Amino acid sequence: MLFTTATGYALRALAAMPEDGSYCLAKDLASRLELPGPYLAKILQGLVQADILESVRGPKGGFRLTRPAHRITVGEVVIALEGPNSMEGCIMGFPSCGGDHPCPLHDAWGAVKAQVATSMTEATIRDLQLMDLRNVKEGKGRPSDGRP
Amino acid sequence: MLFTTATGYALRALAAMPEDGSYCLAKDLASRLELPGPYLAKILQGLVQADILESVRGPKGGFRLTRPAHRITVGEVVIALEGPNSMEGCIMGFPSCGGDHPCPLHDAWGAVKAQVATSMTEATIRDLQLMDLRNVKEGKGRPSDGRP
DNA sequence: CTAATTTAAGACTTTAGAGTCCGTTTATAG
DNA sequence: CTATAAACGGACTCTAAAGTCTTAAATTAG
Repeated sequence: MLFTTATGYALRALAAMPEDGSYCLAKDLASRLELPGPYLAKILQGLVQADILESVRGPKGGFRLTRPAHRITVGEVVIALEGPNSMEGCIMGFPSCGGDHPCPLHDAWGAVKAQVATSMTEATIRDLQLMDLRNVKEGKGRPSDGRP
Repeated sequence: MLFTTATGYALRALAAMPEDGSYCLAKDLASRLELPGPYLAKILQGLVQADILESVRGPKGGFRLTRPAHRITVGEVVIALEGPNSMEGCIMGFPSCGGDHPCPLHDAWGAVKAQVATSMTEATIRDLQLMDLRNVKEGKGRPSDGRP
């Protein structure tokens, strides 16, 4: 994967948040997505500090998006968790690689980075929710939890 | 970087190998490239097992390419050190992401992977040597070691 | 007020990659 | 044959990411 597992977990959790703005629990997200609970909780707390989620403690508490899902981009989440420079540098690690001394993969990699960066700023959590829904409806995603 | 540091070191070392087929020492490569010596030596030993380098022990020994530099691709080195699946999987880590349930970055990432994969199988160690030479000639690369 | 529930915060453990160290083996030079 | 120079192999340490655990703080229900 291009991103860290924490970022992947965060995106999956955001995609699984309820669409109606109600609060949901870290514990529930973790069990639905089959992710390590305490670790996911810590990641969600980081998203609170990044102003992507807001939280309330205690019974009836939980996490929810600070904004409508279509106003939170994937890129914003990546930057919040990995910093703004996560895709910098030569793909092969050549320190001398640059505009005037490109390595053989420099142009291909540069195009790739630009493409991914653009896609990240255009894709929103809403898009992830829609994908997630598709999977659930067709029975390929998470199992329903069996409660009537 | 997309690859591990070991792969980056390997590519830089291969690019710095002498072009005339003479043996060169892990120690010398490490000092020229300013890389950790014992670690580079271990990586080079891995390349011997992958039939990319051959070695002889003892005085006058060292490492050299098993083939002309233009017959060793960057992709071959990457596969030798990271396995054949290093670029598989969803960029965001969505386990359900696939051809019929693409995540919002799936197509962009797929194009990227294809592009990089193609470039990797086309670029050879020879190409890296040429880039390296350019840098040295124009004085941007490694410093000469100062010994008279 | 008390008990229960949930996030918050931070210390702790685990794991894998990065990097070091040491003893062994193989070859060369004298 | 001996000393030296190198690769070889494995065990070891270091570091950061991944993941766990414990305690505190906030909120709700009774």
